[in-house]
Amino acid sequence: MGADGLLGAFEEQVLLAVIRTAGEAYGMEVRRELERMTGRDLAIGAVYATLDRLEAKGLVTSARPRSAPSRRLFSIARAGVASLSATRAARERLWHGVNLARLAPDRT
Amino acid sequence: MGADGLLGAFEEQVLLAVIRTAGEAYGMEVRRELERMTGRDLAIGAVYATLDRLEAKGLVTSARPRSAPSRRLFSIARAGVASLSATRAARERLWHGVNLARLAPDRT
DNA sequence: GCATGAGTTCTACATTGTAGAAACAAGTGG
DNA sequence: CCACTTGTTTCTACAATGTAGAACTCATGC
Repeated sequence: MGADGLLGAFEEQVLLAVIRTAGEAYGMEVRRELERMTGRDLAIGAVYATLDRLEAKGLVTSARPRSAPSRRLFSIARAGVASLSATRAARERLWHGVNLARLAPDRT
Repeated sequence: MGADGLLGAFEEQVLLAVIRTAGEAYGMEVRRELERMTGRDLAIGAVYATLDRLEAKGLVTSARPRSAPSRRLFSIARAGVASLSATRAARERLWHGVNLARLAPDRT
């Protein structure tokens, strides 16, 4: 997360995947969702590292269900929702008025 | 830029700022645009470092105008446009169906 | 009890993001 | 010509994020 409180690209993806899998958002499942949506396969370590960092910042929380104490179930925290929304807003400002189709790029 | 060819968060911002300032996109001006749009002040080194990395990957090009050979004018390359567009498309897939407003976040 | 599958933790490293100081160029008043 | 100022670029260093895969832990079925 930048000095400005906005999310990094992968952090944002992970957060969204946690939301999308709400209720069964444990590491492996988050990874599967990410792979489904992006079409690439990614190392499980990448997911957990990011999840841990997000938790350290208070953007997600994790708990071990009584029924399956060896698993860690993640859920989005208020701050996580706020952060996603700020990230999207900032980006929209930058994109506003940009039209890729109409662009005459350098011939390289 | 991730292993997948998508842009990092800051890379995307810089690329957009280059587009937005097309014609006078030298480092300082790109920084000013970024500061205008995001409201935070950022170190000039951050901008040049990123611009150099983008150039190394062929997403922008730079040239020194005859009239002002001490400046470096950046412009977006075809690959840069493609990369922006792929980045946006991937993100839209992840966001699709997510409604932050309707979200019942963890009470943390 | 041991193989298996699902999940998690750990370690290590590459790439990005951030910061500020140093160096350079051009113009300006003296 | 020189000191000075302003705008710009380059350099160096470091912190945070992104990436990878092996090791380990549990639960389950056999």
